[in-house]
Amino acid sequence: MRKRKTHELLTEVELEFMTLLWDLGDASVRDVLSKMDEDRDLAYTSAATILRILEQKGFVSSKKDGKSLIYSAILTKNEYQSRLLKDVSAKLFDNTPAALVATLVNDDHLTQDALEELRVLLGRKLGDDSG
Amino acid sequence: MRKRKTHELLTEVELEFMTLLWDLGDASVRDVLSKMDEDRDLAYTSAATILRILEQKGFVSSKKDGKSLIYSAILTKNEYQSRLLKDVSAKLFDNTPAALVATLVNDDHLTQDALEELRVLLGRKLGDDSG
DNA sequence: CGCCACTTACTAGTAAATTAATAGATGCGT
DNA sequence: ACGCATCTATTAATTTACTAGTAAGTGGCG
Repeated sequence: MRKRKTHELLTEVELEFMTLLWDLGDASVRDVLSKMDEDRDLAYTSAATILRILEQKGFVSSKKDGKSLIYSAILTKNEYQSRLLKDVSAKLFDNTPAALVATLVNDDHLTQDALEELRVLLGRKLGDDSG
Repeated sequence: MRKRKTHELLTEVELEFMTLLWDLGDASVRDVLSKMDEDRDLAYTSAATILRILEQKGFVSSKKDGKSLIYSAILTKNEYQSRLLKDVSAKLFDNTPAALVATLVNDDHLTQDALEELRVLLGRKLGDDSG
């Protein structure tokens, strides 16, 4: 028996849709489809199904507007970013976020400017944090 | 038609096994099973299947030793950490790793000590990076 | 050599994810 | 009010992930 899925993380396609919703704010199925890349070519009913599933899982809510449903995200992008990083940190970095950042900065993914930006950010955090 | 999976990222169970392999170094099916939690209770043949799949996907290699196969990781933990962070950064942080770190430090997941540690890390990186 | 415990290879079954078709409901324009 | 375009809901098909059973192979030891 597989263990029951908890639906705390988004699947690939769910993330795709949430990203569009985060940008759009309130949006109908049609709105979301319109915002997709030309080459995505997803059937209307498929998009509708994904959004309904997102609602079942509690990630979005909907309200009726005329004939159609208007969806909006319940889970904010920032909440989900935190949630995912927490998961990544736990699964791959021994629950040590500092190790995660270390991997990032030791990779070539960060420009000099980005590093400076981070130092500023850290300085601010270390400065005003009273704890 | 779904787009073909590229197998660049590990699935849940694959990551579980790779984590054990990264710790163990070379290991047989039996070795990996032994290192699992008591309550995991996975059949021997299941473990063998997972390892064979990991080999098919190119994440590990194997060599015969007597009757059994000894597996070892081809993909290093650090390589995979980088790969995953790159993916997360692309999918959720607009390819801006600094934004990722910002989310991390603005969360309450980091202790004061961890923040200090990061500052040191950044300082070193900003200091000795000749580029 | 021959047994046999153990190993790998193959097959299969269940669940979740993704996509879309079909069917049923409904609002808007005339 | 009626028709029809459009929407939602249900169902289904396909793929991947995960788990494990069965079968077939092999090495070591008496």
